[in-house]
Amino acid sequence: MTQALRHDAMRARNLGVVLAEVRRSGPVSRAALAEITGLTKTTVSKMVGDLIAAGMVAESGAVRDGERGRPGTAVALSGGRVAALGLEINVDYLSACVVDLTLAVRTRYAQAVDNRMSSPVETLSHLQELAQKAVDEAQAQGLVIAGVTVAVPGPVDKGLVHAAPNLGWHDVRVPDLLSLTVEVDNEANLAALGELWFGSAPEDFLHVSGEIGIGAGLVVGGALFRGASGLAGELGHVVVAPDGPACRCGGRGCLEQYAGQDALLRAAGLGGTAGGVPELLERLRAGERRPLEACERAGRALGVALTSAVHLMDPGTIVLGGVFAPLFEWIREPAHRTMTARLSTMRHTVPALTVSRLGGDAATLGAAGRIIHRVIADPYSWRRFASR
Amino acid sequence: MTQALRHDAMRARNLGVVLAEVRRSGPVSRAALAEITGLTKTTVSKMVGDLIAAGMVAESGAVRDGERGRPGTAVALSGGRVAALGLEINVDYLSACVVDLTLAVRTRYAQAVDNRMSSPVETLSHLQELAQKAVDEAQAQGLVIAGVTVAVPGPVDKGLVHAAPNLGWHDVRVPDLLSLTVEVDNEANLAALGELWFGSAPEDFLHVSGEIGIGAGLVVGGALFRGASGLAGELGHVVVAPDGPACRCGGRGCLEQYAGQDALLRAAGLGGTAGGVPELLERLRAGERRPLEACERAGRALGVALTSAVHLMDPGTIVLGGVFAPLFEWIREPAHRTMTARLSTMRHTVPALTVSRLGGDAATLGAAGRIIHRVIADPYSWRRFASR
DNA sequence: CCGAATTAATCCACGTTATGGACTTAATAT
DNA sequence: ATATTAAGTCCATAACGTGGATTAATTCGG
Repeated sequence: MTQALRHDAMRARNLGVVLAEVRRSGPVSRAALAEITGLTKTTVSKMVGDLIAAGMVAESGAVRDGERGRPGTAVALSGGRVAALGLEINVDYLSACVVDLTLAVRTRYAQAVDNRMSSPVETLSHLQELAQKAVDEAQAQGLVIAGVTVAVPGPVDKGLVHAAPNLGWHDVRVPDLLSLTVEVDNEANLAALGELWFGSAPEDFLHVSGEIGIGAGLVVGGALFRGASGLAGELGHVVVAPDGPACRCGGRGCLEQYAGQDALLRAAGLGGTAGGVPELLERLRAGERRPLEACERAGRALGVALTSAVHLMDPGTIVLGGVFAPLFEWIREPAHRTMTARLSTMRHTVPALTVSRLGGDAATLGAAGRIIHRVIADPYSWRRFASR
Repeated sequence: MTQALRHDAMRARNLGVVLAEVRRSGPVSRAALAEITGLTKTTVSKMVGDLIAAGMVAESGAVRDGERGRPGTAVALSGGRVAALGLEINVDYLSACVVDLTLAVRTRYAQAVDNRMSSPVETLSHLQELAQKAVDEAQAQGLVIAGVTVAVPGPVDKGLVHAAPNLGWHDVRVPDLLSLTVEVDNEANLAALGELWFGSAPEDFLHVSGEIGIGAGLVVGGALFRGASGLAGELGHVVVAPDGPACRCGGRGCLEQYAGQDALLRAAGLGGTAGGVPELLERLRAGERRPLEACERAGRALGVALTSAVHLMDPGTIVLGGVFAPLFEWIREPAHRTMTARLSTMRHTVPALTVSRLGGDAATLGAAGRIIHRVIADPYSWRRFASR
């Protein structure tokens, strides 16, 4: 149900509108903010005052535009006070990063650990250490952490990780095992948001994160689409061929069986070897036939699955991340060719296929960015905002 | 950008919250409304007064609950004043219906016309006549039409129908050809909304409308998902078999080639005949082998496409409408079997497959319902609201 | 049958918030 | 120097919701 609004909610929302506009328009004068938001100069002035007191924005010198009339004093986001901590648990690494209000990365730690070998308790105690180091460093920089999000590779429902098959987790309550107040979300979702806020993605796109499994996060109008129960985006199990090879999901011919990391390495003749993706890349650069054919085949399958995804979800753009990022050069063409052949009659424009610039950091950044974006949209949500 | 809120917007929103709650909770006392919405009794009383003056709600006698204390006077939606007109253009018929604020259908006209034979101008002039009859009748009942929506079988962008292949339309500006202020939307989208408001569908579902083509509308949290450019839901062209029969969309093995009306009739051995779906039904009831096999095959293909849809969009339930409604008995089992086999390992629950109760009326009802729902959510949006 | 208790609805003084015009300040143009 | 222009602040006002007091209409208990 839509909530009733009282005066305080109106104020909170307008404050968020002003802060969001400060972020969007870089250094701006109060007068310009009033013009853009439709609020009066008086209101904007009061709000900017509060935001300065809260350390969220700062005056950044005069706007000398050469026009006549009194020059405005520009205000801009201040990264000096408010920050957020993003954490990520993945199959073979843990990472943490602190991001300030301007989305600048202040601290970043990553640690390679094989988390399949250890229990959730052990893994989370490792993560706790990493988080503590990051928090200490942030505090040394004078930052206050407004919130913490943990990214995990599997579907999440209110902090409960029901099953993360690649980690071997079942029914793990992440917040209960950390001595920090954290929120938990799915890695693929957060990677999509990371791409939105830190990458070069537009307002509408589908972010495909190819790892062992293949997940996808759809962003429409700057908001993540989660589906009815938060399980949307399982691109890896979209049907490519109904009678194809059996998949661990119980189906047949899922995309994962053609373009998942394991299937790809096997098709390239690197199934048993330990070289993994780096070796595959070497052999592709060397022009070996089998790896090239494997990528061609994976690209075509990806194109088929993406065709279905485009028909159903209509994303504006498609961003390939995870292992598809280094393989982009070899996968793009067959995938795009397949999509064009199947989509161009029905649509003016076939969604562009681009590559993520963020690589493996996307989810960690998205985890921290989520907190920052909430604080910007609703500054009062940060409990340490100036007592009123 | 999120809009700044002024006092009038706060009032508009709260008024909508109250009106929506009146709708949701049937006859309620003002005191109960205050409790539910979180607003004070004072505020609610003033708003209910305004809504009564506008003819949107009416007192419906005392609430005699047997408890002690003064009994409340219940208020409920009043269908006597505000209404909306829904229009639909389809391949072989036109229809119009007037729906009042309580979502009761006041007037309904349908006319069988083969619109493939006539130009957009002719078709729309027919529609205009039908609409006029409906408006006249509504006015005779004392109703005021708050808005009009036209449903068309094809993607729509701000009133412009770029291409409706089944009608033979290209770049038709529907509002320019009618002497009414109308909004235009896609038939599959409106059918999904019709199912939401007039059918028995829950808050989250995917509505599949099988006609010549196969469209789908996804509703999540009571809101329609449209994708980046409003083209989401093209279930008919989801890939079922990458090397299957060629489709008019340029692809191969699209769902439409297995479960579209034409493909289905052809597979049942009724390709050239004029009997259509009614004859197919007869033969199915008679237990003829070829039609039964055709449905089995179509159901399996539908199951494959829906599997992809569930993985990507995660709908809570799936509602089959259009020609799939009469065929439900024969299609449900193979479709459900296919989905269960492919989905049950990954999810606790496989979305239920249900049938629409609305049949062909869904889009017309959705078109009218859209206006009503907007008026309820924001009563001021109806320009004839009591001048303040 | 009557007063006490209880709940509904309204009334009124007040607090919060945004508004809009007047005022002050700081620059450019003449 | 003086006029003009625009930024930012000040102040009285209007819109709206709040919360306590008041009035109204019941049931309960004796």
